[in-house]
Amino acid sequence: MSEPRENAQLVERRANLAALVELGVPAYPHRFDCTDTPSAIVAAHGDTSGADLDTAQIKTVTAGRVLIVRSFGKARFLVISDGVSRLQVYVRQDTLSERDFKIAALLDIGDLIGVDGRLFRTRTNELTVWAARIEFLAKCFVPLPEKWHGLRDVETRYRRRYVDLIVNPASRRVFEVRARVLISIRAFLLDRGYLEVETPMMQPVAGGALARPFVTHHNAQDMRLYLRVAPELYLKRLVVGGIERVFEINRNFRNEGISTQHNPEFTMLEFYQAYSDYRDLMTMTEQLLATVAHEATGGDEVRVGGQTVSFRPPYPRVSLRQAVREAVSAKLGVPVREPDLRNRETAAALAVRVGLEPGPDQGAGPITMGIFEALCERTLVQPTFIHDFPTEVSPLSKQRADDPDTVERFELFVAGMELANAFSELNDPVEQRRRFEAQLRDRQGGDLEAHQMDEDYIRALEYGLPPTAGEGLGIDRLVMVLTDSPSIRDVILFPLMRSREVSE
RNA sequence: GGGCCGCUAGCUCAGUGGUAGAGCACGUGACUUUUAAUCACGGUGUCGAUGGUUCGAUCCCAUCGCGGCCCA
Repeated sequence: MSEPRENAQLVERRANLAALVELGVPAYPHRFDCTDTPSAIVAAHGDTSGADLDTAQIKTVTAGRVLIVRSFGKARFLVISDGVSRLQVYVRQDTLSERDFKIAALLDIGDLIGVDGRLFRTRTNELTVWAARIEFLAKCFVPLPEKWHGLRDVETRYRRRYVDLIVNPASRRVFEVRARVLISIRAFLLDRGYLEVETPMMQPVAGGALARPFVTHHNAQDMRLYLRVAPELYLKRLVVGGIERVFEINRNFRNEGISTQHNPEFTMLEFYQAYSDYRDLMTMTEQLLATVAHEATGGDEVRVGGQTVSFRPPYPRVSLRQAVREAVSAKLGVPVREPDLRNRETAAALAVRVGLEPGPDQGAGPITMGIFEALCERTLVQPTFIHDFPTEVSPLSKQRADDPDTVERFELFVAGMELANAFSELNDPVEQRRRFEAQLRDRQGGDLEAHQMDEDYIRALEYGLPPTAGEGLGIDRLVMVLTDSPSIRDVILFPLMRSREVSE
């Protein structure tokens, strides 16, 4: 036990357990045979009338955590929960053994109990188990948060998620939606002939995304390893290997700042489809999100931050430079031409005019991206595809046949957040080497997020990668949208928190 | 990294330069169909930490810690 701070309630609860042991009740019994969970009982008999219950004489053996006690001296009502549903238990001195009534009298809120009894409805029509037997199952020594306000303090909710889950049903629901999202995505992809795989989380070269990696070390091999920032390069190796539809749902790690949209470890879906391009993936993404939203929440629309977001296809498709031109024009009141965004000097001048400070080494592509992030992102509430990105910021994407400065890439924005990133994969090993070398120059210039050289990946491309489209979709952010959660920490069970000294 | 805000009882929160309050929870008593049960009585605390100012600091100041929001 973690030595909770001494207080009157802790002392009281210890004494209550001691009193149970005094009665011969095991403090930590090993098992309890249930016939039904509270959820199953509520699901089966939530609508059964009291008269029908009395006629049927339904017996049940169930268990759960005591959340509420209302005592009347010689009788008491307990509310127990299995984490999902709450069920009332009625305890009467004259219908219980002396031992069991004493157990009931010694219970504290938070204790775990087993109940054997029959179902009935009280005068106030509450579905209730009339207890014929009570078993003590485990002690809760720490007082639970208030029954009315619950646990509000976000820090405690994240640090002690178990308490959050006990007292805040809304928190449980978020993680149920999250689980349904994953089930739905898997079903969607499996139905389309995809194979689910797992690729290395520890990589000698951290590639597949422009991001700073965590560094670790393998002792026996005396080898520097990185926690992956993306599975991308491994998944494309698998497409080379003939797995023409492949996906992975797993964690990525990025050694960057924490915010309401960023946790150092986060869950991504990545999928690759041979013989397809990024336009195919836009259509597929629309279908995927409409399906997932429906299966996870029951509808096509969700409320997010007071606004309604509709996942019904089709979603608008706007080119990146078009979006930036419109935003800059609107802000400055002057027309902006596409060539202005392709030229480093004119792009930098526009960036300065909208209040940004482009770095001396930044090219037109990164500057355009900077303007997009500053002016456009948060305005994209309804699902919107932003497509055709500058080649400079997309080292793994295939150029447009008619425009080598632009790659076939899109990002999907919903509720002001980037939810997905996809492109036609660059499969020319000579061009890929050139892109990596350009990234290396950025790296030498101090850009710690620039891509590293990956010789084996280039070799894989030399064996021949079919024309392929690939996409990454942020699961945490999708769940944020579907559950109207303002912070990524609300949808991650145990988000990263700074460690805290000693007891709290 | 910068700005602003928060940290007071187990929980949710008030509050004051003179060692602290409410509701819930908890304790004692009453109560055999209540449901934020009710009624009576009781008041639990390193006021995030450390320094400083002061006769006196939970309050004012500084530094630190943890968290939140916004910005980069």
